[in-house]
Amino acid sequence: MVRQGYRPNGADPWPGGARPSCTIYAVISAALVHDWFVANARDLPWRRPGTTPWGVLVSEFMLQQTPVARVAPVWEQWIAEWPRPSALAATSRADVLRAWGKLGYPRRALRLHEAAAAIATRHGDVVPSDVAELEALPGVGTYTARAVAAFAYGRRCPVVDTNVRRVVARAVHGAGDAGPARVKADLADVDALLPQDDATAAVVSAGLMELGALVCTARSPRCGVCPIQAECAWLANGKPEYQGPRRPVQTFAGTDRQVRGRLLDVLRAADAPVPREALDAVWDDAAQRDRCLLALLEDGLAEQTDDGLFTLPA
DNA sequence: TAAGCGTGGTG
DNA sequence: TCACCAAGCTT
Repeated sequence: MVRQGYRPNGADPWPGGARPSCTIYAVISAALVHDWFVANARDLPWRRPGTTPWGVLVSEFMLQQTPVARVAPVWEQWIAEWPRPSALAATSRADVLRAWGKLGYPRRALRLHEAAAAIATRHGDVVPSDVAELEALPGVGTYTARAVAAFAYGRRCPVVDTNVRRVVARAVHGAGDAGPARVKADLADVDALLPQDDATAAVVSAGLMELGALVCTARSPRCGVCPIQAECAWLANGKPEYQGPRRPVQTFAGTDRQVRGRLLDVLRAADAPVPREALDAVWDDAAQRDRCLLALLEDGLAEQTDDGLFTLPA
């Protein structure tokens, strides 16, 4: 049941004249998403019964821009070794960075380490359930705070990640994909979809993400198996292609990110501080290499010993 | 607000 | 093959 001309919240989803030609908007049924999720949810480690809020928080940190398949084994190790925030907080940054391994964006590991310390000292070793308190933790932003409130504590709150933005852009707004993030409007869009009951709303939040991850995917959506295909405004509009601005794809080869990754790889693998020559070997451009090493030191991802060797931070 | 931050799988 | 993509956050 697709309604023409309906706009949730009265908000213009395409500010700045990027409006596509479609005119159909839709209301989608939370109950369909809920039931689909109950029947089709993946059996992910952090969804198992007995997972603590700390386990959920750790999973959310690791999942920030890193695929599920690479996170799963590392998450298992972390939870076995550090079952509480205080346990992680008592660990050296070097060990934390080694355990993070090659998940990428290692600054996340340092922020999780800092967040663990804050939870241990300021929250009695219990992950907060309040969104504002969660957002006050290092490395916890709009998405992660709400994900923890919903998935760890069963709260009714909108959880908006890249999957949900895509699902809403298509099913509700009839567009091919989501434009640039509009945090408040995105949260309001999803809030309008959620049922009132906390526990049910939390399942719907998980369901919207799962739908985006498994069915309403970026490249080739599987509309034929979608539980809300009959309500989808994008389908009703004839699946128009996305018209708005694309975020440019991040290059990697030759960038500082690649150099930092190589330098850090050396430090992670070494069981003792290494001389500068060991780092020089991984990149030819000396100026870029030095700039990146300095940046790693400033970011707290590396340290220099008194005798001039380099190592992961204590 | 836009750019920077790792890594590896894939269509 | 190689762009594109993957449960974002910070400055």
